[in-house]
Amino acid sequence: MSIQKPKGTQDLLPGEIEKWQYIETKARELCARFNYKEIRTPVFEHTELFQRGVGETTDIVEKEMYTFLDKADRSISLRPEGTAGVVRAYLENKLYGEPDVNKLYYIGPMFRYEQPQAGRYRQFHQFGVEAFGSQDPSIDAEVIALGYTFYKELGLKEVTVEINSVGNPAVRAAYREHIQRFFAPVKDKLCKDCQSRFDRNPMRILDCKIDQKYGEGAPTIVEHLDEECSTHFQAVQDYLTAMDIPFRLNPRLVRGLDYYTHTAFEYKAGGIGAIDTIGGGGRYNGLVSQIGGQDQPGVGLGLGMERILLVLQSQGVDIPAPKPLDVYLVALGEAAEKACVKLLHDLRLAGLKAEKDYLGRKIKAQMKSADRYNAAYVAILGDDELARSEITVKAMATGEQETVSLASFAQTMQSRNRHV
RNA sequence: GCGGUCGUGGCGAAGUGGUUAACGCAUCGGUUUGUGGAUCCGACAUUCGAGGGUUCAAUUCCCUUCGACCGCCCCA
Repeated sequence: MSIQKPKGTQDLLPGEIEKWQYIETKARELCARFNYKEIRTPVFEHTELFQRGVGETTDIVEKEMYTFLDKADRSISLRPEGTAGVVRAYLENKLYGEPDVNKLYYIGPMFRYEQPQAGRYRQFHQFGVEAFGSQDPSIDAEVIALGYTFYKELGLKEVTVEINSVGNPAVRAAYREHIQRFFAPVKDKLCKDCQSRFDRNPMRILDCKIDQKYGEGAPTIVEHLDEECSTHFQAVQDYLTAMDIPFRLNPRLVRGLDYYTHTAFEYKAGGIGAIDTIGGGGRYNGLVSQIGGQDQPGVGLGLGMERILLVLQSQGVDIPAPKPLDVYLVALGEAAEKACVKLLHDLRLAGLKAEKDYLGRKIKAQMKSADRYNAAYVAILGDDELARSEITVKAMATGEQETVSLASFAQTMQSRNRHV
């Protein structure tokens, strides 16, 4: 094998792709009920969009982006997440001019240059939603509820929702100082990453697994929320409680993207090796203006499709199997083979899932093939039948056979399969 | 970016410095001139991820490289 797929990418083959289609269909149905509309944006954007949208100090922008120059020397990046592009499209197409809150969803591939491991790929897929134009905490709660409902309806067990408030810019600036004051005495003992986080993004020290011991007793941001922030946060919790969405407060929850304000949340589940986060999101009131538009509040989430599949598999959740064949046509001899082309087409026009042999194989091999396809019926056409303008129909489950006239073949098969 | 394990036919998997690379599953053909899911018989890797080196000889030893899996950082 000379050419292989790029590292960290996957070919989704028949047998596996049905699961994807099932999940995607579920997502679309769910969004329809919650009244979110689909948006499709480019998989690549100007690099600057992500620098401004996702944040210069994030790992994503610092080291995980697929960035290249195009033929006109423009810096282009494959999208590492979904929100920035949707915000850009929202602004560029002036969707803020619409009278109602804009509720959008997307499903598609994202790209990050990382070392692959269980549940992590360089090309992966997210289902995400974004709601623009309202500060109301009921939308934060709705978005959290949407994700939770999605997991539940797919059959995931034991999904944990963790939420936190990361405040507004003023609160964060003040909190940042508290954190730095707290960690200053032990700064030299922190790990290398955290020492650089100390200046750039000290909140994330709390999230560090290595330095947990130094983080004990650290001030939490929740303690430092102002009136507006804590009212909002409390309202989100009240709404979740009212909707019976179980959640856990996690004061250390800090998302990897810089744009969040107020609500931040993650969904967690076991079964993917060392990784437990299967989705996350939050509110981003400053993001839209940061990307260059008029200020509009927003809230959204992103769920990892691969991770859903992995958790479903580890929890042994069944995904409905695709429909088997209705009819397999067996042809014996040249004349019959030719006649079968038309018969097969008629079956398909009649709405049936039908197949035949294309390899000129013997009857036994054709029967085996029909069995592999799990066909409900096999229709056998040989010289005898052809001469009489008839065809032999065999029900595979019972082995019973009957003779049907060619003229009414498609119709008969249609009614047979309707009764199954 | 760093660390660990690994890379043999469509799939799973044994193997050894040396004239023919086990076995199982799947597939194809036959046993049954026109009938599947059973049995039995037969066929199926000039080749052991790729490139280079050591050697009389390498799939087996060494180096490089690519990839997979797992972990760290971080996330979906």
